[in-house]
Amino acid sequence: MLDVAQSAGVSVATVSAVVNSSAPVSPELRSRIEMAIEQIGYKRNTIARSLKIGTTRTIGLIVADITNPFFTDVVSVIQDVLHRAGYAVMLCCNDEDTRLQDEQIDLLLDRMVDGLIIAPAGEDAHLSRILASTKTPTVLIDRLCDGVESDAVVLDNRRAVHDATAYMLNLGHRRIGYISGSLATSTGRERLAGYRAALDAEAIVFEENLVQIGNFREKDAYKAAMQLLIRADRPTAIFSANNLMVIGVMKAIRDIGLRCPEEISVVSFDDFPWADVFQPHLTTIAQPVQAIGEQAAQLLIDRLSGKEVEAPRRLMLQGRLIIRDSCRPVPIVTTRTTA
Amino acid sequence: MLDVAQSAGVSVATVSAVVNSSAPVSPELRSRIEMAIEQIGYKRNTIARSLKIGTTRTIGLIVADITNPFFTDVVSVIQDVLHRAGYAVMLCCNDEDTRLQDEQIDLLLDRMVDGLIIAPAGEDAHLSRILASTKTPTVLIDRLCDGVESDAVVLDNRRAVHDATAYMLNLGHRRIGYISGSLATSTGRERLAGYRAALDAEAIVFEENLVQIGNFREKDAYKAAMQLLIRADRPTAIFSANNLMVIGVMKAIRDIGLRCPEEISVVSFDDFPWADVFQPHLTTIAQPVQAIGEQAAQLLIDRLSGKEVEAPRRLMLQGRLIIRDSCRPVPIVTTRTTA
DNA sequence: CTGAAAGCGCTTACAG
DNA sequence: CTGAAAGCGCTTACAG
Repeated sequence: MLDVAQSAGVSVATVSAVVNSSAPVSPELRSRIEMAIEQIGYKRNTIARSLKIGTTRTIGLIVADITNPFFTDVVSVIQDVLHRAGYAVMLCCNDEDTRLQDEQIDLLLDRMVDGLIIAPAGEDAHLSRILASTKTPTVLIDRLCDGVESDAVVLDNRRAVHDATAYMLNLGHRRIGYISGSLATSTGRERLAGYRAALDAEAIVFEENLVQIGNFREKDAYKAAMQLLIRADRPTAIFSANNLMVIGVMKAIRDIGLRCPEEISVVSFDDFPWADVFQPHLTTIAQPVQAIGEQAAQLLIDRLSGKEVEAPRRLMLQGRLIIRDSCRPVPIVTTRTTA
Repeated sequence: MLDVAQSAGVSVATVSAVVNSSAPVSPELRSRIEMAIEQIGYKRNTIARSLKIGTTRTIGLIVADITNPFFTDVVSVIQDVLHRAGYAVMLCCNDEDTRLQDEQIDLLLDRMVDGLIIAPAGEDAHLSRILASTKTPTVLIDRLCDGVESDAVVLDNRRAVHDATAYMLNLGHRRIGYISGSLATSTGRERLAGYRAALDAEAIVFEENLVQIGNFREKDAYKAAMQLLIRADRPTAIFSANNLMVIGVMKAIRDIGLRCPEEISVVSFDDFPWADVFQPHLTTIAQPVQAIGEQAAQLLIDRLSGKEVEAPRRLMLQGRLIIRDSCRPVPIVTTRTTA
């Protein structure tokens, strides 16, 4: 900038004024400066600017697993609306590792991001501590976190799974295996609660050993599903609490030599773009990814633009059961409730 | 930092020395300072530091489409090794929009990233101009770009598609539809070249109207596949030049009412994690995503650590044909070459 | 081993 | 409308 100023024979203050259109500058000076900028190839140093004005127009985005299509879609939307609003985004993923996650938050805060959007990896004492000790606006997505009092947009997980389970029960399934995500996450707990509630509503006793805890990842889910499938009294249907795990479930079904949906039914949380093109066409609970991303970004933008928002705002969106072909009525109906 | 210095009764220079372990400090002062830091909750301002030392330890990563599982996997690996090396990464995606891409490069350069990793969206005059005018180390992944002289790691696309096409020919297919990616990308051109070369090798005449240009996206691929399928002399097999497009292809096949692989065969570029769990099990060309990500990151780290690397380095990795079940011998063999 | 001081590149009152 | 000057929070020779 100094170079530009000297080359144009003005002060840096004036150059700054034209670069930022922050003060009126006479046309002749302006054009002289613009030429100098052009000729020198000057680019404003955003770092210096940030130091001075105390804002970076950058926001940090942390998701547990960028390999998960659900997160990917949400990230894509968030990045899009934030970019449109003039923010850059720094993305971090941590493979559900809470220690890594803490590091990433530190790193982002160090770099003075203006705001944070986090899909937290598991329950973490640190998380709430770190977040409590910063005044950087934060919005949580997908999962809530005990002790973290911030804006958030999440799904009504309990209701969504309740509906899906009710649908399965309605097809005559009584023994429904449940592959759960980590119970250290709010989504893990809420989804399981939805399953139990649906069972309760039909007065079906909850069998502890029909639920297996996975970790939202394919591999654990494979093992978990195997546990269910090798039993003599195996379930007639399996519910998978997310999209990655259902892959493991399907692999287990294949390896056991069962056919889906003829011999065993499957329903999964999270929709895939290709769910209705390969066989079996998966019956899933679709999340409104577009809305989740947009609203999370908007919540943050509101905070940053200094709108008067005091209390943390919690947005809860509804999932949608998409019925396709992977869940069929039980082959032989043995009992039938009055419902 | 000033606060800490005052609280500990020392100068900021000394505080800086202990924070960075950049100079010897007497034990007593050190501990006094550390206590002050702890008590005040001081965090070093990385922005100010960057301004002074001229490096941000942040690298910019730009990919055309973060919704594409291939890019996602690569991004995940890159982020991982870069993080381990002490770098943060700023991720941008642009939906194959070259104008947006230019903006993103500017934005990243403005923020003084130390390096750039780019999977370029299409051929772009700007790109080479921008990249030529900066001395920020850059490595290209997946796609090359005319006029851009930088490190790069790409796949041997021509060979990979050649092999896959040869495999199809070997099963008796003579009319192989080809759904191409944009020919404005090196991957689009190279993959098509592989197809033609394989045809040539078997002395099969190349039929212009068997290749339809998609845009690496599902939607265009659907239409493109439809063009092929509604014809009286439709191909017995279709090759899709990437993972997103094959979804469109499969949808078209489904909507036309054809069964794959019984009535029509399909082979696709890029493997899916779930390719062998749903039906039909897709025969694909798998890219070594892990290696691509690691090597791209390493190339950049080498540059940044000031190793003596002069000429741009080009790494070319090999794909691998994974034979599953979506491509079968042609039902009725009408002709047979001597090969 | 410790501190005073300059300077990284910008912005912003404040004079003129 | 324009410029001189202070200052954002740090680092780094340079004295002492």
